[in-house]
Amino acid sequence: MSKVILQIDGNNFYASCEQMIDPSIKGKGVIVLSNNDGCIIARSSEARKMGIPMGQPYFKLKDKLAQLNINVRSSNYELYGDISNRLMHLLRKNCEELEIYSIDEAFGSISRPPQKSLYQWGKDLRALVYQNIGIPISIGMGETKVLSKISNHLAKKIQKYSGIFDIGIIQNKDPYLKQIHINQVWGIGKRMSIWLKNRGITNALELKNMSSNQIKEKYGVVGLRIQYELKGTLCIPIKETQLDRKEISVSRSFSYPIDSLEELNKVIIKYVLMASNKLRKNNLLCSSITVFTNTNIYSNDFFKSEATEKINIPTSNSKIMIEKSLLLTNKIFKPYKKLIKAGVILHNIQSNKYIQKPLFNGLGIQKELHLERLDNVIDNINTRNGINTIGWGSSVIEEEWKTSKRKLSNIMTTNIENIATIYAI
DNA sequence: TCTGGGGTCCTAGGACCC
DNA sequence: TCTGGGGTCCTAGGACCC
Repeated sequence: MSKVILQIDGNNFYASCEQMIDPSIKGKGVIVLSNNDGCIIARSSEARKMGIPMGQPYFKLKDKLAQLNINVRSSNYELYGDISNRLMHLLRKNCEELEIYSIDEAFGSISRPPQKSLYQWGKDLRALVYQNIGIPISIGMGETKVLSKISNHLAKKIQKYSGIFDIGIIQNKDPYLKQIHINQVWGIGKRMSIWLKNRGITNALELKNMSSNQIKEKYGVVGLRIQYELKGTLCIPIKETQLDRKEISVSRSFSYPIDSLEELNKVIIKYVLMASNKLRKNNLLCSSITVFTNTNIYSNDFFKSEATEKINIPTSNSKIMIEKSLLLTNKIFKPYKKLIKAGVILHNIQSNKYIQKPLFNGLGIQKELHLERLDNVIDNINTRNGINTIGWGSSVIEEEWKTSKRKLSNIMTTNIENIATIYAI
């Protein structure tokens, strides 16, 4: 028995979720937009076949989409998150190991009986998921994560494999590796693929066979690991237990540019509240906070700025974090810059369970308890009545500020208000 | 007019120490 | 022309991922 690495993902996940809850768009062109309805982040296979590209700004394709009768949806992360949980739960029951890698993707492992293909096993799993969750998945299998990714790619690309491919059972993998373009290899991004192409490396096979020294010199262990994995040596293990999160961030693009410190402060307070709420929900504390902002990245005078402040006593308290973040906005703000995005990142995350409280933190125990209770009260009210019911000072955001989501679908799986009504006649 | 958001890992270089 | 050699820890920034 040998261990096979699995790579499983939901096909066109966001678009499939939308089709699943709305049968009227099944088998039709569907695209999903990023926050702010900015650009296209998912397409149904029908939309792809009609030539709709990924990652393109929505405004450029609006007319074409209408012409082709393609259904447009704003991203509905609450829905996708819920479907994802159900999917992962089912996968976990059917694999020996499982690592949840992203909202729509997991790595897993399973033992292979000598010389035996796992095609039928994959086929059964695929059917089970479709029956229970209503989402089509693809399954790639191989000796390593990089190879299983390639398998998954082939499973999608070549019709006759019908969503399942196992490169691990194939002795001479070279003809398959040759089909994989260099920037389709997992771990090879924009920069590395340019560097490789300049050296005549254009596909996975050529990368596998190139000089290891050359890779190591330029990209160190990171590059070397990818090459070893292509050769079939496992270097990137399955991580079953979710390691503790290292950072939490909240950032958004605005629906129109801002250029005053006052406005920047407003949004930052808003984002700090969202981030500190995430901390409290997960019983976490942070001890360092970064605030950043930038102008339009596509403009000629692109400007970005960021600053970080330490927090001496690890905290999840809104008031303390807001005070720190306002020091930071003062540092990063520059007049006459048309800012279109800002965000906060919390670092040095730790659990609040084993926190050693210093004897003298300058607050006093009564004051500290008071702040904690205040956060609890605000969290409770907002959970019950919607995220923006109560906020801090100037954090209440005017309507036109909000990122726009004009084409949002219902959340019938998590929100009772959205459950479909069935009338008996 | 309008181009996402949230993460991880690695490394180079500075600060500090003996 | 010369300026010690190493080790550790921290941080900013780059590159990548979905």
